[in-house]
Amino acid sequence: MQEKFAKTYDPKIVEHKWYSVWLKNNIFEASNKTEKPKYSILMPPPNVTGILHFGHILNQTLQDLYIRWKRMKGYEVCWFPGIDHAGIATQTRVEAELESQNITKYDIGREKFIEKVWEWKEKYGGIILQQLKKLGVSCDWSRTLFTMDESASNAVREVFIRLFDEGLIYRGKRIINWSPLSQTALSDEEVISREVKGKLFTLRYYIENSPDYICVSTVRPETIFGDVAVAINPNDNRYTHLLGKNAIVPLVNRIVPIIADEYADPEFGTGCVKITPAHDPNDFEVGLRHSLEQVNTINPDGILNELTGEFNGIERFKARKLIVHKLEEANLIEKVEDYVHNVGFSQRGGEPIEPYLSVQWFVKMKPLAEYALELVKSDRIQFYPAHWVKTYEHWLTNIRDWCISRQLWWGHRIPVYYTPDGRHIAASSEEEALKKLNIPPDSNLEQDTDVLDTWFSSWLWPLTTMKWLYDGQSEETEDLKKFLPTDLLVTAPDIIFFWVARMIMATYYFKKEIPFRDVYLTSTIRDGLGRKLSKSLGNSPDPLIIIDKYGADAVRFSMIYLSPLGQDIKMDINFKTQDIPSMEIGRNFANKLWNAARFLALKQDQFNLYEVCPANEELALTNEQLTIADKWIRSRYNSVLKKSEEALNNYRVNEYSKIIYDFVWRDFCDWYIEILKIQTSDTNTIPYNRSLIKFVLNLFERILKILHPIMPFITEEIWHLIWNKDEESSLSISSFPIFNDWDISDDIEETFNIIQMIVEEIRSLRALMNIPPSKELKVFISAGNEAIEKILQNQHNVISVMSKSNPLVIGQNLEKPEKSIVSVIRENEIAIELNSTINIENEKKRLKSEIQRLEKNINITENKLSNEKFINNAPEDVILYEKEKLISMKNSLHKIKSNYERLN
RNA sequence: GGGCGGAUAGCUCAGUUGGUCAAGAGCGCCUGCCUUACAAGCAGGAGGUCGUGAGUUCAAAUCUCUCUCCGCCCACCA
Repeated sequence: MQEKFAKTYDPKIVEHKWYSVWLKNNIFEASNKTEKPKYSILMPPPNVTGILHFGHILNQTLQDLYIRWKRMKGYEVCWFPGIDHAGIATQTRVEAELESQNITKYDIGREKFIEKVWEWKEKYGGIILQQLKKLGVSCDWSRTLFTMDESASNAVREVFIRLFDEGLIYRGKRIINWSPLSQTALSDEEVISREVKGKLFTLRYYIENSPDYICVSTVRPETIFGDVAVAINPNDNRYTHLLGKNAIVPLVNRIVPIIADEYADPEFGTGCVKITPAHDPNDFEVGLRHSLEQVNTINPDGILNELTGEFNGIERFKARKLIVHKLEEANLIEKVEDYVHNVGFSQRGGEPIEPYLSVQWFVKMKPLAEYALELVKSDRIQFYPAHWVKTYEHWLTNIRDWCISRQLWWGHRIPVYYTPDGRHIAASSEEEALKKLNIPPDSNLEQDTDVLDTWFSSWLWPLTTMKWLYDGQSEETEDLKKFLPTDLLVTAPDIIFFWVARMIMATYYFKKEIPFRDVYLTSTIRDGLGRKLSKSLGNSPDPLIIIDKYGADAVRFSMIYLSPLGQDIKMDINFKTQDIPSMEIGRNFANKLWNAARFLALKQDQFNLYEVCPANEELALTNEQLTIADKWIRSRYNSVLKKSEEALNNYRVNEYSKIIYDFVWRDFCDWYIEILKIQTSDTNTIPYNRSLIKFVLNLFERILKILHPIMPFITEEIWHLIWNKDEESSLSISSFPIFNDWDISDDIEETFNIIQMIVEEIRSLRALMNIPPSKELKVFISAGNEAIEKILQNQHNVISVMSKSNPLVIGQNLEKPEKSIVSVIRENEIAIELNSTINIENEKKRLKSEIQRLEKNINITENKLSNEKFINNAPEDVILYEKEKLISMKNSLHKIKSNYERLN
């Protein structure tokens, strides 16, 4: 035994060993052919550029917890893993690598560049999936999908074509969010707005042929070169006389009309607003209403163009300063105020977005949003926690069209072909395009150069993982039939819009099916100061180091233990040492479990039960042979099992971990194992002892099973060590225990509680009197009634050993020794004989406070019970409980009082 | 401007439909222990007017409203 069970659990070797064994035995692979009911989860595909961070740890552990639990419950379980090609992130990465060799992507051209990206992907991409294995995730690796795989690409292309043909995808010239850094369009969701302290400049626009001027406010004076009008509100009497006249744009000296438009708010600023259709979404709308020219004065890289005269070639923010200076010189600035306003930033590049006028592809969202809204409102898809539904609804009811084209090279190329005469069509290939357009096969077509937004492949994830349209046409696959809809999606709330909502749309639109039933929105993990973990802040510990230090089981357990549904997690992290104290919860617990196993293995050796104890053997003892302690632990075990499954069913994972943690540590280890030592120490009852150990081993195996989904490695290791299992067997594919309701007994638990309270009281009194723990004491327990007396007698040995009471006298109305201290627990009187003299005053004080406590509570309870309304309204069991409590408290009070009087 | 979440022991937080909650855990702190698995442990202990004010109820940490303070999300006012 000794060599098998080290004194301290060391996870490193164990975890590595078991993961390879599991892989070797293919226990994670799912079949779409079985009759078994299925349980499926789609892994949110991490970016191909990604490395493991703590968000993944929580997210993946949650999924694995459910996957393993359901697998043990007999479902055909399939967890679909994959990786996302992550357009911008990956392209940026590879560009940077080329740049270090002084090569730009233009030097090598599109085709060659894409080759380079694939090379990079093969070499460095998807590291994260390897890292995930350290956590023990049990996904079906044979089904791993990369969003750029051929099967997925075929589906993406086909979806584009269908939506195009149905008019849900269109091309349009619009103001979109432009990232000057990545030089591509972005969707609204990829822009985060932040408050920025800036300046509000009020500029003078002179009226043509007049010495008068009007004042116009702007935060972006560098855009004046694109001004094509000045707008006033049609009802603003201050300015209506100017309608029909022209204004002169400062510096440019362009003559522009003064127009009337509701957009100008008389309450804001001067009431006059400059109109720059090419550089502001609102102005763009105004421009359309008034048929104004769109003058683009900024290049895609954020540098001012030739239309800005002397500022040509200057970067936008630098130009702003210079232009302000110039305006000042020309005395064209009325005033400058400090101004706080919102600016959009690129989610990925971090630089301020430029509203940019360009031709892009869009998806019409309204028709799709209607389904998506209804499916969640009607509870066909449920969110946990439910409050996210509001956020979801708000987004969908105010949805705008989705800009899906990206001016990148890495991604799914837009399957649209253009004829020289300006027509275009969506098709899966050039040949098909020619056919569709019905033009001669030798015509020259050009494919659109843009690629699709990464999320345009992600929103098909529920379908592409199951190989829908893998060849561009197959609507049905075995996986789709078996595993769609999936049962659970675990993801971070910040991608509800990006991903969750869109998957619901696509899956329902193309398959008339929901992608998943339940959506679990994970907690955000923060550092000790409440900041989000992020690379740039440097407050993100490396999960692999943490796993190495504490063990995967420990990290899994701790994370689950710390994550209440819908609440953020604050983790104290020591960045110097990479210590996370809260991980000790799991590590210590694993060690506790290990040592309990170690002890049981010892007993197994002692009674030579190693070979003769098949784990599944039925209960080894009859009901009559079981002591109250045995029945108590059995009752506790069953109610713990019942409660933990209830918790899991309601996605209260922290509750599940807490329930079982308390049970294993407090009930099983602190009490039951200690009692077991006592019960099996009698060498005259070997056969009974053997049976009892069998009983406990049987119970322990079930405990391991309940813990397996959250701590797969250590439970597997212990299970194999104790029962000498061969490598092909695994807890992962054993059956999850089923609770026995009839073994749950409140009566037994309450009665056993009294024994616990008595033991604790004796220990407490001992400490109070400064009696060394090693010293045995003479103790008298006068039971409150015959039934209790019988049980206490029965547990005489247990009480005696656990409280170091020897001799221990149990009876009713026992004579108390002259020198003793007394306490009453639920009508049971405990008297400890002392050799030394007793400090009478201290004793009186102690008893007095107990008397006062009881009197106060008796008073409260009496008031309650004499309240007619309480008697009439409260449920019967509550009343009964109060009545019994009152009697018990009164009896206890009586006894304490008489002891108090004895001291006088 | 709209929406959402939070405020419970020194710290981090549990507390399900109001009544077995006369409020719990872990860490930290104090006292004592290497008790035939575990010092990553064992036993005992100190520590809380459950953010404020009101209301509903026989009964409120739990439900309603007010206020205060934190955090997040959404929104085109130059």
